[in-house]
Parts: sequence; C-alpha cells; structure tokens
Amino acid sequence: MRKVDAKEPATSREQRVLEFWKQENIFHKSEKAREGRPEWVFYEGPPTANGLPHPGHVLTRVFKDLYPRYRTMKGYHVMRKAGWDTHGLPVEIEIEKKFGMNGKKDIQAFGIERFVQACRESVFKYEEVWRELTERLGYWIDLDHPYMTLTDDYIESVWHLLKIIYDKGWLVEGHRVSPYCPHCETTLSSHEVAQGYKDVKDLSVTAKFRAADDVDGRPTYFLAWTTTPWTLPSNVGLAVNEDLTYVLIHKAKTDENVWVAEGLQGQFVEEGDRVIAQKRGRDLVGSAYTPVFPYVVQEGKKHIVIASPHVTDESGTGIVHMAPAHGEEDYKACQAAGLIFVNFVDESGRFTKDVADYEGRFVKDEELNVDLVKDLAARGLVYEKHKHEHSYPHCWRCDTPLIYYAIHSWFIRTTEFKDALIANSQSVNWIPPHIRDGRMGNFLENVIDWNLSRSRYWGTPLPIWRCDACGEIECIGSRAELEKKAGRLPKELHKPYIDELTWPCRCGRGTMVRVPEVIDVWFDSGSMPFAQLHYPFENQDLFERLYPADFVCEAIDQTRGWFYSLLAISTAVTGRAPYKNVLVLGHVLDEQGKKMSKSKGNVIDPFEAFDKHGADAVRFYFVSNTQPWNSQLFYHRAVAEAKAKYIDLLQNIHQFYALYAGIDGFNPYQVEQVPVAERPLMDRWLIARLHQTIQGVDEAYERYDATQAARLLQAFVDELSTWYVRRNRDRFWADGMGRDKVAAYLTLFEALKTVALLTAPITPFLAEDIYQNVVRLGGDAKHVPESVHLCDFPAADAALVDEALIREMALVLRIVEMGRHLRNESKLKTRQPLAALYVPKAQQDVIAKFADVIQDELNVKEIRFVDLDDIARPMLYLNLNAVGKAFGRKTPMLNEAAKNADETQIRAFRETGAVELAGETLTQEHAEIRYEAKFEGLVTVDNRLFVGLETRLTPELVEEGYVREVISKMQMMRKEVDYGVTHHVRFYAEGDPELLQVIARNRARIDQTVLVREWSDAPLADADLTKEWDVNGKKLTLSVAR
RNA sequence: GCGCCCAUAGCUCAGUCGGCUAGAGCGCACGACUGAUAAUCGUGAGGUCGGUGGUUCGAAUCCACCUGGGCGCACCA
Repeated sequence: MRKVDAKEPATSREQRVLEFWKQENIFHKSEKAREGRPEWVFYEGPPTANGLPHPGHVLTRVFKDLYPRYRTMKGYHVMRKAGWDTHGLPVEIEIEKKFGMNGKKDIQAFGIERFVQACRESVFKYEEVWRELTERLGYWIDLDHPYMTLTDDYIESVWHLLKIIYDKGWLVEGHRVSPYCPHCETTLSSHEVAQGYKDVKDLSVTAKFRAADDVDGRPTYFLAWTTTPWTLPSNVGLAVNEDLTYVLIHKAKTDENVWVAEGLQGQFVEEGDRVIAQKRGRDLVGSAYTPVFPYVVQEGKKHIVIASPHVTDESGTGIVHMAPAHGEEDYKACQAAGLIFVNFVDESGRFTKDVADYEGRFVKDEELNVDLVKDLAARGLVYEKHKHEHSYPHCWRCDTPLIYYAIHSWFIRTTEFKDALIANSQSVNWIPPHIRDGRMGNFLENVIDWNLSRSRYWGTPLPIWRCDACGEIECIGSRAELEKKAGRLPKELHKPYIDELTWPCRCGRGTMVRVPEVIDVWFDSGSMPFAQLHYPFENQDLFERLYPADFVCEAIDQTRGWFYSLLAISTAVTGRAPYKNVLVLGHVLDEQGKKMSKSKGNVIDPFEAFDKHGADAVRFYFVSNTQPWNSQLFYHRAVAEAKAKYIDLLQNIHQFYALYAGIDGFNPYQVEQVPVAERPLMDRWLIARLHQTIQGVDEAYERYDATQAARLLQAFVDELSTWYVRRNRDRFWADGMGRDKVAAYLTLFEALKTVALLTAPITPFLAEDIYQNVVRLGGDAKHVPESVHLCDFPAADAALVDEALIREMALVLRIVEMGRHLRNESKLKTRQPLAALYVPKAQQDVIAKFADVIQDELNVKEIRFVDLDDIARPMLYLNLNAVGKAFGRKTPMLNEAAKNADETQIRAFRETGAVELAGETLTQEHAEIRYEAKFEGLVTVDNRLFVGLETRLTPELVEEGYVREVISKMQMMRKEVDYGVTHHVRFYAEGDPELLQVIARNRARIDQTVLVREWSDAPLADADLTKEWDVNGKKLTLSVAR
C-alpha cells in the first residue's frame, strides 16, 4: 500500500488512473467480462464533431456513463458504441464560410464534388477535442469503433428504413408551405425550426383594402394587420371568420369607414367615431376590394373576401390578408376558395421581376419593408404602423430569418401513425414523468408531417429515382438493388456520385434519374438503432438483442430532436418504441441562471473545470447538486464546494487508513477475521449504516435516481469521517495488533472498500484510486478483481442493518451535541475535564452502552442518570418585548409574578400553554419555560431529552486540565517540526514553577502520550524548536529535539 | 398567445401521504479540537416557504388566480 497525499491535485490522481485503465485495457475488460450475460442496452446520441463541446455535453455524458457502469457492476453486458453525426447544414455552412461562399450558386460554381469532399474532411475537425473530453471525464464509450452517419453502410441502412416507410405509403411528395431558409435555400423540419426562435422587432402595419362599394357615399376599407409587409404584394384575398360579427366604423377624423371584428372594435373606435353597420362574417364573403399593390395581374378569382376558420378576433383586426405562397393556412384557405396562386419571391428570398419596383430586394430586409409601408402610406393605405416585438423563427445554423414558402418537398406522413406514436411514447418511462404527457405528449398531439427533404448537398441522398418521361418513381432500399438497376455502384453513396446513376424506365421512353434532394440529418441520427449495426445487411442477431434500448439520455431540447426522430422512425418501421427509459436532462446555466452561450461569453470551458477540480468533482457536482432534469447552475465555486464535501473528505479517510495500515503493515486478507457481531458497538453501528447505505444506493441507481444515491453516499462518508474515524482514531495507534485494533481496521477497510464500489459509477477515478490502494494493496492482492470497475456491485446484508442501533446512535449524537452546546455556554474548553454529565434516567439503557463515547467526547468523568426534576427547576421566563407590547405598564409587575410563579402555575403553562399572572392571561407568545440547574452547572432541554453539565472544578480537575493543555502544546510542536508520528523525542521545559510541578507529577502520562524519550534538565543545545506558551494563564517555554 | 417546469435562509439545495418548533451545506460571527491538521468539529445569527384567496382541526405541501424566472410550441395574420 502506498501512503496517500490527500493534497495531491485531482488531475494528477486522475491521470494516474487513466494511465492504469489504458495500460490494462480496463474498459475493454469490463465489457468482455460480462459477455453472455443479459444485455442492458444503451444508445449513444451522436454529437457532431465539427463543433466544440459545451458544459451541457459534460452533464449528459456524466449520466450516460454512470448508469452503464452501474449496470455492468450489476452483472449486465452493456455495449457502449460511440457515434458521430456527420451530415447536414451545419457542416455545409462551415465550408461555405471557409471558402467565402454565399448560397447555392457559389457552391455550384465551386463544384459539388469538391464541396462534398470538403464537408467530409471537416466533419472530424474537433474529434481530438471530443476524444480528450471523453477521456478526461472518464466517459467510457468505444470511440475506436463508432458508428458514423456518413459511411456507405450507415446510409444503406437508412435507405432500407426509408424504403420500408415508402412501401407503407408514408413517404410522399407534396407542395406545401414550409419554413424555408433563403440563405441555405432549403426547407426546414419542425424540429429544426423549433431551435431558432428569437425575439425580434419587426415593422407591422394595418393596411387599408378599399372595398368595391362605398357606404353612405364614403370610401370604405377592410383593415388587415400584418407583421410581414413584404407579403402584401402577393395578396390575393382577405379572410374572415364566417361566425364572427364584424362592424363598420365611421372614422370621424378621416371621414371614411373601416371594417373590423366586433370583438376588437375597442381598439379602433376613437372619439367621435361610431359604428354604422354590423354584419356576420359569412355575409362579407364574396365582397370585392382593390389590392394595395398592383402586381397580381394573373387572371382568375382574386381580391375578394373569403372565409377561413382559423381567423379569430383575438388580435389584429379579425380580417386576415392572404398570401398563399407564404402561409400554410393562407395556402389552404385560398385553395378552398378557388383563388389564384402567386409567388413573387425567388429561392434566395428576393422579389422576382413580377414586383417590378422592388425586384431583387431581399424580403426580410428591414429597409424593404419600410419602403413598402412608405409606398402604402403615400397612397393613404396605412391605417396604423408600429414596431412589433414577437418571436420569429431563424435558421438554427446560419441565423437568417426564415420565410414561409410554398415549395415542393418530400414528407413522412407521421400524421398517419400519430396514434401509434402516442401509444409508444406512453409506454416509455420518461424521467421526469411529466415529459410524457407534457413536452412530448403535447408535441405528439400536434404532430405534423415530417418534412424530410433538403435541397442541399452534404447528406444522405434521398433514394428515389423518377422517370423523366412518365414520372414513375422508384425507391431503392439497398446497394444490391441499386447495382441491379444501374449496373454499377457509385464511388460513394453521396452526391454528386450517386446522381450519375441512371437507368431506362420501364415505360421505354424515359430515364430514371434520382431526385436532387438529400434528407434531414435528424433522420440519420434517428436511424441509429438499425444503422449503427448496418442492419439488416449484417448483425441481425445482434440487432435483436440490442433493440429496443433500455436507456437513452439527452438534454430536454432533444424531445423534438433525437427522442422524436428515434420514436418516429422506430414506430414507422417496427411499430415499437425504440427505448424503455429516457432520462431527460435540464440545461446547464451560468452562475446567474443564464443560458451558457458563446455569444454571451459565459461558457465555462469543461477542460478548465477538469484542471481546477478534477473530473470526479465535476461529475459528483452534476449528480448530487440537484435532480438532473432541473436546470443546473455551473460555476467553479460550486464545483469546488462539491469537491470539498465529498471527494476531499473521502480522500482524507483514505489517507488516514493508508497511514496507519502502512505503519502496522495491516493486511485485511491475512489477519484473523473478527465477526461483526463480536466487534465493538461503534463498529457494529458503522457496519449497520454501511449496509443501510448499500440498500439505499442500490435502489436509487436502480430507479435512475443517482442524485439520491450521491446524497446517501455523501451522508455516509460524512458520518464515517466526522464520527467514526474521529471517535476511533486512538484505536488505530494503539500498541500492537490486538483484537480491538483488528476490528477497527477491518471495519474501516470494509467501509472504504464498499464506498469505493458504491461510488464507482459516479466518481470512477477516486473509486479506482482507493480500490487499488486499499483493496488491491497496491497490486499485491492478486485474488481480487483487477479494477473496481470489474467488481460486482455490493450486496446489502439486511441482517446487519441494525435499525435500533442506528436510532440509538442518533440519540447519542444528539446528547453529545447538547453537551457541546453547554460546553460552549460554560466557556469551559473541552480540554478541561469536568466532573459529570446528567442525562435522562428514562434513556439509561441506551445511553449506558455508549457512556464511554459520550464521556470521552465531552471530557467528563462520569455520566449520571437522573430525572429532570432532580437537577433542574422550571422557571417562567417572559419575553419582555412581547409582554410589553401586550400589557404595557403592567410589564414589570408581570415579570415579578413570573419570577415567583409556583409549581402549579408553571405546570399549567407547560400543559395548556397559558397561565394566569396578576390577573392577565399570558400565552406562549409571551413566555416560555426555562430550566435552571439545581447544581453548579448548566441544563439544556429539548422536547425529547435533557442534558446537564456540572461545571464545578476541583483541584484535581484543574490539574488534569493543565496536563491536557501541556500535552496539546507539545503535540503541536512535534507537528510543527514534522517528526514522524512514531519517533520518541526529548523535551525541555521552563516557566511557571507550579506548571513545572504539574508536569513532573504527570510525567508518566505525558511521556506515553507524546512519546517523550527524555526530559532534559538543561536547555537543549540541539533544539529544533523552542516556543513560549500561555497555558491557561501560566507561562511555559518548551524546547524539543530528537 | 398556448403549454411544461421552477420559486423555501445571503448563495446552492432537501423537505415522503397535508401533521411535532421548516432543515442541510456553503458563506458570516464566535468558539473548540490538534497523532487526518492548509484537515476537522461545534454553537449562533439568519425564513412573510414568491403573492393573494380558498379547502382543512391543521397547508411549504392540495386547489384557483396573480407575479417573476427557465424552457418549449407556433396560422403571432
């Protein structure tokens, strides 16, 4: 065993452990050792390695590591395959930036092959950083055999899944209005849109659409509000709700009439205005109006009022302007009413030449919108305008504001199997449970079709070929199928190579050409249960064993991300839920509770945290601080605190054990075992607490409550250190190796060993360090598993959980606490022995068993069992402040009466809470009962217990106090010059003659305690230290030498 | 706008089924210990349990509404 330096920096300890794991291949062995055992299935959600890790990744990885470690110790086989998410817009945008490109035209010019290869190369840009993070954190995951979404095998599996979905008729193309990024020139799915909402201020305008017919000879307008003035040139209709009532208001100031919904008229009727007509929405339908811009010239039904049920009178005017290309509801309502369709915005978000005056201008440009509104205002068509703050979707990667845009896309008809999605989600153990019916439940209730296609380059190609003549389409589900059709395989299953493959259509006239789109990256990652194994082309048996997952864990933003894509694909393909238990984590926030983000500059570098506090401390902090689904504040001071109250404490105990076990050459495997039943009470108590802790920790891990496990461990380690070790220190430095000493060693050994095992999932480094040193004796104990992580999880022995003993010890601790309170009040330091402690006779049976502990802890000569009335007098003690407020001038009189209250009055107060004094009724707010000692000393009482401390000093007690004081000073000097704890040394003393006599009289005891070899008669010439002390007011000068 | 979560000491958090005087750690003040010692232990001060109302013998806990924070959703016209 090696000596332990509790001050060793955590990083150096953790480096040592990492070295050992690597050297001995422990991670690999931990998986190997459980081969053939039942599987406990974990799925890794793939991060993208082209960005740097964030503290949030540390949080998820702590929990992704902890439960697999626990399950492995419980005897399960856990496969831990890493994964990388490699496709998609984020990668493309990086490359665009890198080469100074902007938009798809530039990419085309750059060359798609070159572009795609550049993407491929950049995907693992930060892999090294991720690898280091993973290692430093102690996250055991197989990074050498990861699944990668860009490989042909992976893509082939994804194709297989798409084909199944296609064959079920759920993969369809459609023309609909979707959120669209004009920079990336592609549509986004709902879960991508969800990532990018931001609060922005946009110019909003209430425009006036002049009705064809004047009323009362005055111009009459329909009012409609919009926050997107750029959609007004494409206006083809106005929508009302058939069932709402609309009013016509005569505006006195401008002498014109305006239509708005009745429910909103309050915002439009000003002084002098009046309502001159009222109509149901259905009666307005069909009314013609003049458009506010002249650009819609296409023939057909247009510029009339139509009905749409989605119109409400909750905001705006209750009349909605319709631009069918830019709103899902607009599109549907216009179609239903048979209005024409126009789209004046091109794929890069600019006006086409149809909008002659604004051709080429970007529609989300603020100036353009201002110009449009000015244009309207010049023509008197603005009723009102203002800056409106609202949250508006932005592209989650390039930050461009999205527009709603009617475009051709491929969809998975998730709405078709919505019920199955809901049923599968219901079967999952969501942690915390509210996710099931809350976040996830709501989302699934409102599920919309999955917009799968992206008109981009770097992604899994949509495996659909279409005949350029007859339009027939075919979905390809494997490489073999493709080869059969096309006669060959491409260099890789990516654009542009894949697009080169064509074949003649059955129709005999045309060629089958692949559609240009790639798919949403979320489909890639959601396919991983299948694709990570290249299923069904390989590993069919393995897949059966590894599906579905027992456990997945990500942060809450993945509800609509990975959790959903896994669920949707799995439900579509197998009809089953892909996972059984899902731990949904909260976000990591900074010290002020603000989200950590690069732009705010408040991101704590995970590596800095590891360097400062060690990975164990970070891990323990995240696990113990709060339940993981709550937001977690992350800052250095908090981690340092977690370290101090658990990691350091445990390492201190380890150091203590190693120090003495080293000195004594204690070997737990070679000594004669002392059965627990034959060990002292203290040992039995600790063992009882230990097994109680095993039970609690095991159950907590089992139900995915590692926070509870960590807190139970922390409580146990605290008691182990501050009560067991502190109370039993002298047993470890007793001479020889008697049975009591062996019992103490065995007890502490078992506690340390078990704690190392219990804490291994949470703090794997510290656990290993203790295990190697204490359990494996630095490698000498060959008969125990090589690593703590190869051990079986400890089993609690219920028979050892002596609950009565645990309760009794709690009582003892309470007595000690009360005793220390009295010591504090008496101002008599603990080193001064006192004659007696009084405790309740009623508890004699229990207390007597622990008398020596209590006596020693409080430094009293004797414990006396008494009744409270034997040692204390109850008194009525007034709260003069309260009494003064209530009774004013009678206060002094009442106080006098309280002092003289007799026993019956006090008993009445004790029993009823009220007492009659001098004709007034005093209650508990005015008075309390205090106890006055009947002996020379102090008494304290609580509702269960009382403790009395005798403070009378006899000459003998005083002398002993001096002795203890002198011993203490001598020990401090030994410490200061850093003599070994077993060295015998020489002392010389001079000073107060009385004190010197005390020393002389107590030489035997002092010498034995302080290991004094010789008292010198003359000053020590070779003294290592000389110090002058004040010993209870008497001068003493001491010198020490070896 | 709709939905989910949260709000307890200066800070971070416990508080079980509604039930003793609402707890812990850190910080602060004071003290103790001194063979784990740059470690450790104790005592004390510190609370309108976010607010208002309700249910109840009894509410931090259950209900309603409100306020503040975090997050999510989206036809915010």
